Amino acid sequence: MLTRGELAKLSGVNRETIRYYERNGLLSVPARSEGGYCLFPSTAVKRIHFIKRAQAVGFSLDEIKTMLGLQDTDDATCGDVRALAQERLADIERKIEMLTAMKQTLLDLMSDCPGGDRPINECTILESFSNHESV
Amino acid sequence: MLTRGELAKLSGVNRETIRYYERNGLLSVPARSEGGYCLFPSTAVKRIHFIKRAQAVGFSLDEIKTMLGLQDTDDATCGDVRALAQERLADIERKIEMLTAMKQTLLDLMSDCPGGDRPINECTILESFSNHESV
DNA sequence: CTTGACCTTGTACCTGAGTACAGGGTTTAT
DNA sequence: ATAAACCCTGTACTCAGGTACAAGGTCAAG
Repeated sequence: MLTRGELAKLSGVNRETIRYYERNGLLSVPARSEGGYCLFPSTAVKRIHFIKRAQAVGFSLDEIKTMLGLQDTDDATCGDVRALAQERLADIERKIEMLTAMKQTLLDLMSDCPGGDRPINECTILESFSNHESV
Repeated sequence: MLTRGELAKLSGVNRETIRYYERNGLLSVPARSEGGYCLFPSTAVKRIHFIKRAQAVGFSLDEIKTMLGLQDTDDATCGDVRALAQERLADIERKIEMLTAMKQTLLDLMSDCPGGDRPINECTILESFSNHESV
């Protein structure tokens, strides 16, 4: 069994982050020692690593909580998990599309403006934002 | 000239959002009517649209402020604008790369797991969140 | 000249994902 | 037996990007 500080050290997150995860139901309520210290099972380290890896591919803590819940649900299926992943994927693809469009816009703007020491009022990039509010 | 409410309506954002943009230097300090009402130039609508478009692809308000701020800099040259655009372009490309990596990770996970009605304890997606050492 | 719709300012609140203390209790080492 | 090092709870704060009032001022219509 691990204290909160030990768990924090072993899992590589802040002690307060662990409290935060507890508050938000991502870690189950820990056992207590005589003196009132939290005692986490050593498997909690794995659980936190799970959380961190899922975050790294774009899942929110809420979604991660759902996935952790699925793990404890006997009638949950791979399809349920797959559906969550599919949503994340669609989200990521949408973002990539938007960024690609913005990139093209910037490239177009840049190819129109030769740059160099031309004064700013001749800049075709700023012209395209064409906005003459002062100061 | 537009009041704050008119600007809000025309640009499709909340009146309070306009105040927020003002406070944070994304809109220049508005003129005032006799009675103390803000008077925005009608070009402010365009400016807000630009802010919203840039936000939509992941630019922060700080980044947007820098972009918009160029036009208020008297000694700036086209080269300066171009350099900034180049930075934003690099930013966008980095973001696209990160998202593409996330996407690939998700695709890999999903192709390993057939989904369907397989029980959750056989799910290779969850397994992979639980088992890898890094990320 | 009053009503209602609009405007002003300041301040407080919201989400997400944490982080930072304060003020107190416990455990361990010397 | 006492100090250091840890732990507890509760609350408040961070950042971004807003949103929501309240208390009061202004403007136009009837």
